Amino acid sequence: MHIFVHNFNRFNHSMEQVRVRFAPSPTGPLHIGGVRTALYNYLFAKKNKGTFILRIEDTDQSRYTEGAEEYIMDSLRWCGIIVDEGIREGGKFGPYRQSDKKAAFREFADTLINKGDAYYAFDTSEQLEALRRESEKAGNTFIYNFANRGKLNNSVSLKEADWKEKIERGEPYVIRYKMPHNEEIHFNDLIRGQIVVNTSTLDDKVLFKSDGMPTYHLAHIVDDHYMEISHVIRGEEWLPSLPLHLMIYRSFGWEPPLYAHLPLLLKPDGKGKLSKRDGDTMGFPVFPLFWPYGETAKGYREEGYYPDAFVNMLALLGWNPGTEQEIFSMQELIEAFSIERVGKSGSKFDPEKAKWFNHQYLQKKTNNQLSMEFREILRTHGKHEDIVDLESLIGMVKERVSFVKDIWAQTDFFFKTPETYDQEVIKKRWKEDSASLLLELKEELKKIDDFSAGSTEPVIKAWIEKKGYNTGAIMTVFRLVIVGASRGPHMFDIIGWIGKAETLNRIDRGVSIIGK
RNA sequence: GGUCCAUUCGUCUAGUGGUUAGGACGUCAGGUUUUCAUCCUGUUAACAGGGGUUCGAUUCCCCUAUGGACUACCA
Repeated sequence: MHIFVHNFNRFNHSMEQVRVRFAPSPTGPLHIGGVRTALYNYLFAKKNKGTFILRIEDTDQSRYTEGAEEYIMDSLRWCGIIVDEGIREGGKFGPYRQSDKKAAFREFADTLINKGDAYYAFDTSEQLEALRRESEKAGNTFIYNFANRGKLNNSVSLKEADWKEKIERGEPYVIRYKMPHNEEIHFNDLIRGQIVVNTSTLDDKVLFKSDGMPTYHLAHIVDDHYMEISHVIRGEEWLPSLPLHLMIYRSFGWEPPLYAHLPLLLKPDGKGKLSKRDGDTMGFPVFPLFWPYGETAKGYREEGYYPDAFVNMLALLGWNPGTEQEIFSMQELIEAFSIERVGKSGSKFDPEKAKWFNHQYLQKKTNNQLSMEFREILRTHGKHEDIVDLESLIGMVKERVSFVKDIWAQTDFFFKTPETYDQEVIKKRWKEDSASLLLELKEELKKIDDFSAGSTEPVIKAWIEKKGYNTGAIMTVFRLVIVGASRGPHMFDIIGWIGKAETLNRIDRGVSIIGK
């Protein structure tokens, strides 16, 4: 048996320029697992003063989705992940879209054939499908490799004249990698360490499809090599095919990059990896941005998440700095990031914690910033307020909310006189003398011209004390007629904001409706 | 079925051959707020199981279990 030890400690790698790529396939919106992969690549690149490349892997024409490329680029931009080389940015290693150089890939497939490391195969998908089913029925696993290739319809089993004639006739074929028999491949993953696989368990993967396009396995290797990628950081779903990739590198005689396979993001119910199909079924978005095509899906941006909060949350999902710091700016993430501190096991994520992150970031915004954002929401309710007024309002409720859109639910009563009054509160707190007390309070308020809290509060408190009234009894019913319920910020702040006329009006209205 | 990977509180995780196994989110309780929310304080809860190795294993090794990925002319 041959033992192939992939030389994973290339001496000069640390000296080389770090170049990493995020290479999604434009089959739809990018889900948060993909965003996280992009983020880790970006953090790793910037930490090492390297280059972050965006490459579009669109070798499957049947799954190509209009708008997906734009969506991917827009998502990264929203997240603050800056692409150094890519379709929009250009670069010396283009084209950055694989379909733009499909002819070139064919030459590499031919190179492998000429070396004897690949061969033509004429079996149809249907034939192979049938063979697989048959084997399964017999309790075996059908593998297209050394065990079977001699019996199948390909340039290994056929006479040269025969398979050449097939090709000349124009019979469709694929090009398969000729996986050797019984070799141990030793390789290293930056996150998982040493792994050993025997080539006999691997199959002769298709490298080049009958439609003239390479498969992922061929295309990404050629591109990674010519783009001088130093580190491949990708999802764990690729780990099983890494031995194949290393074998292809060996066949070409190229030095492979270093690999790090990231643990997967799991569905919150613990059943399988998160997928694009999970769109709206999880109770939280799985996409960064709204996806407007076909089956639409909501995004974190539209849900009101701040990109830096979203990125912070995602960064900590599967990686940690080893300290107790949890809030990181992008710059801090870059400085703190290291591949070694990426975890090994998949993680489900907690929507509650995501909300908490946004809460933290929202608290750091100024009242002015929040006012501008909230003003947009107010417009949808037909309200047009002055920014200055909104700033003081925001100041009252800011720390109660995690999202700007939640501010309305906290402040609706500032903008409209209550139409209903909480029955529970009436039952519990509305006493025989409540109406008369409120009317008395109204008379006291009438005397005050400056309605700011600093002005009204001491006067009213003094009045309550002088009269010997119960503060709680008065303030609760006062709140009831002003707010309509038992909630909200300080009463004196509220009436200061809505003003004297509205305050007096609400007392009258409340007393007349609740009665007695 | 086969191959590979993984397994610390409900969740994200720290950590070590000898620790009261730490933090965060959540939960619950108390305090503050005369309300609600926030906030503060406290509480809760974990090394999957079984064998080794060892004076001693959560930590190292093996097995089992469980979970996951892959097993397409998709990436």
